[in-house]
Amino acid sequence: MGRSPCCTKEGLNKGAWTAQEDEILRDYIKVHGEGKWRDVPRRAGLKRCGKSCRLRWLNYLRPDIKRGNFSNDEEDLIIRLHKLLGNRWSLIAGRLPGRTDNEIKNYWNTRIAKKAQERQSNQSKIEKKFTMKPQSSDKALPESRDNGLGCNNILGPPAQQDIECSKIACMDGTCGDIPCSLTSGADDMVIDFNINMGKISFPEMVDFDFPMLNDFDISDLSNTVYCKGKEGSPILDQQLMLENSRVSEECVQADIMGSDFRFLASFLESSSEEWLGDA
DNA sequence: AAAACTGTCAACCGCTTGTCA
DNA sequence: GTGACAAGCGGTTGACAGTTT
Repeated sequence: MGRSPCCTKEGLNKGAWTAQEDEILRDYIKVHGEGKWRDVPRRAGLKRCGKSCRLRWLNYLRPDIKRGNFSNDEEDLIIRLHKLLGNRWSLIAGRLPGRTDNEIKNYWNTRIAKKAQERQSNQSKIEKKFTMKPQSSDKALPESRDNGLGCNNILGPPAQQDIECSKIACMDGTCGDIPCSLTSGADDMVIDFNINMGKISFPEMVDFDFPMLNDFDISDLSNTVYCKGKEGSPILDQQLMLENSRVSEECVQADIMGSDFRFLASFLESSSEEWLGDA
């Protein structure tokens, strides 16, 4: 026997809500509060499905809904959160006060996804231009660059001196290879890799297998990035990554560099045109 | 002026998850 | 442990407005 439908659809209104229906629902929730959505239509006298009432309230009638265009900051945040979380719109919406998951999803599908697609095709062109293998020290790499992602632009982790990987900080110019590993508690997998913070060769980074790293479900708190030689010392957990994932122009926070691979890949991608321009 | 096309967004649908008896 | 139910979620649809032909 299948599940009973959330409501009988016979005799119910569908489609756009009228101003009168909005008023009835708003008044009802003002008095009775949110919840028990199945009972709402009957008790409020609405010819709507409970599910529809819930959606109308959450996406449109709630008093704290922010209206109007997305600001550049909001768009930037959406892009970065989407890199981190994927299509988990409700999680993303939770980081944008006043915005609903539906609104963000629509905004992504109609605006940002297109931009991302354009950038993706640009990236393909760039990758064709370089054929270097990752982390091959004996090969003649195209000239490494020391700007952009280099020392002067990378900020160290603030007030995290107790974390071994604070050496990633290279404000003072003492940069070097940062050996790290990504472990997945769920799958018992380990991926080792190096990030050379001193001289980042763009072709090296382009060929680095970021998609492989991104196969990890980073929403799983058991996935953590560790520094080699310091077993059990996470650079950042997922929650901290979210809290610290910010970028200002060309300044990248070094603590992110060790953990947010999608962000890093994206940053490299966005810097690629500059690199090519100099070539 | 009208038809065709395109973009946007509210709403719907089906599935999953959480809770409780 | 199991089933029923409510709530939540993300993908998709369709109406409508604006633009192009």
